[in-house]
Amino acid sequence: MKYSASKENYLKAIFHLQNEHAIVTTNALASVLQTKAASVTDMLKKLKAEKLLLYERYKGFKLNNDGRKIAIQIIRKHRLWEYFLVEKLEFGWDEVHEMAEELEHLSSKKLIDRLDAFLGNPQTDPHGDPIPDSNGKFNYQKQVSLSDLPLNKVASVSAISEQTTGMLELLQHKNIRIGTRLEIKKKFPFDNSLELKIRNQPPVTISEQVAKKILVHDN
Amino acid sequence: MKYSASKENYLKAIFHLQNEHAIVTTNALASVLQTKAASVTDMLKKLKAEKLLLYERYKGFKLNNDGRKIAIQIIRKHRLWEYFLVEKLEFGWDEVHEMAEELEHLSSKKLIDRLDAFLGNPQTDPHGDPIPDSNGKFNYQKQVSLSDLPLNKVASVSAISEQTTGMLELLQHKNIRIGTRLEIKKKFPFDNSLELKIRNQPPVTISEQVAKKILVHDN
DNA sequence: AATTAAATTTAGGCAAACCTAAAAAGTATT
DNA sequence: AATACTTTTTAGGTTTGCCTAAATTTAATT
Repeated sequence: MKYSASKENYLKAIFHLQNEHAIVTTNALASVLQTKAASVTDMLKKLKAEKLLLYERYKGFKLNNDGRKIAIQIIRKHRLWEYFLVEKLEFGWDEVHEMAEELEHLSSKKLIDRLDAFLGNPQTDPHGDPIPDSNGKFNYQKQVSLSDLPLNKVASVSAISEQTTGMLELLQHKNIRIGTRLEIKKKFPFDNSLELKIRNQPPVTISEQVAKKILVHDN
Repeated sequence: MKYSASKENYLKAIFHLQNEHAIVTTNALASVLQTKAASVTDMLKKLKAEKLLLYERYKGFKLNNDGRKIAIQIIRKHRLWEYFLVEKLEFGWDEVHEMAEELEHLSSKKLIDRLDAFLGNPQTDPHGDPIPDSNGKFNYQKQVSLSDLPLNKVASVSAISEQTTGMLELLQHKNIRIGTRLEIKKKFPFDNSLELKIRNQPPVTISEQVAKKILVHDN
């Protein structure tokens, strides 16, 4: 029940690719893992032998149930540690990824469950991505772009889909972050800019470009 | 400046052995690392090549300054993570070692310094062992066995040198743990048992065997 | 001092995870 | 359908860290 960091990285990468593209190719996987196609083929054979994925040479591959389960646990670890780094150790959300890449390979399940409890069972990581629970269930709340939110409907910021420094700076200045509850008070059709109301704060205006990159969910 | 987990384990093990025994042997090292003497010889050559220790075949070996520095940083990480696991995640001090063995190999220095601050710069880990600071300085308080403490002198428990389940249970029952302030009220020469006074508690008696395993320091 | 015993090192191998270069299979193009 | 191009796989190597078995060096004993 213990896999090498390398295998875990393969499983995680395949999982993510599968969820974004219908077909996952050897080259695509090599590219995200910063390795060579030949190395990927090697590993695919090993993962197949360990019954973590379905694979036929030249015909593609995909995770089976066991592989998916493991991938999800790694993602859980990654996101919980990111949350810890940001909320407890006061790192910026843009500097935690690398550290979480190491932390996600720690083997103790008990440790991660205790960490989860210590953090208060957070639902999303600092980037707004959902954190699966101990059983691997994602608590998906469907996200809408802020630019599609109806007028006067309260919603919470759940993710920022473009995480550049410029975007971050802008949001910080306007006091918008993951979890911020807000509602749209006015839409200006001229440039599609929005006037927002955030609790206990004066109204702020944001441009269409920014609104499109902010994802929100009900409640 | 980045070493494999395996190399780090060698450095750490050599460091500990050096501090306890004047000479460190290949076999002793193999034994604590649960590996074979031949493997140790292999690694000694590599560590010598990387200028982390002095080594001449058949003539013994010891860490040089660079090797010692790295070993101390690993020990720092190990002990800070142990502290975190016990104080924040509420593990027992007897169950954290294995987890800390993994955590100590995380590479980010910034992470460990932030953790240190988050924990309030603790001076000792849950077993009472000193935690070196960011520069590798140990804040040693000289320890004395409780059996050597003079009568009526207040001291704090700083470490337990034998951490068996039986010992733990006994100490827990008598309300003695790391940090407990106590003084010896009476020594019985017949069996060298001691009567202790702990603040706000009725006196307790402990045997010579137990007293020898409890280390204390001034203040 | 010679022999025996113990500790250490060398020699030769193995598995994991990577690599390059070449071959094979699949896909496109004319 | 034949040729060309792209993708994937195989073949054969490398490094790290481990192993066993045999050789060498040092230490102990007679």
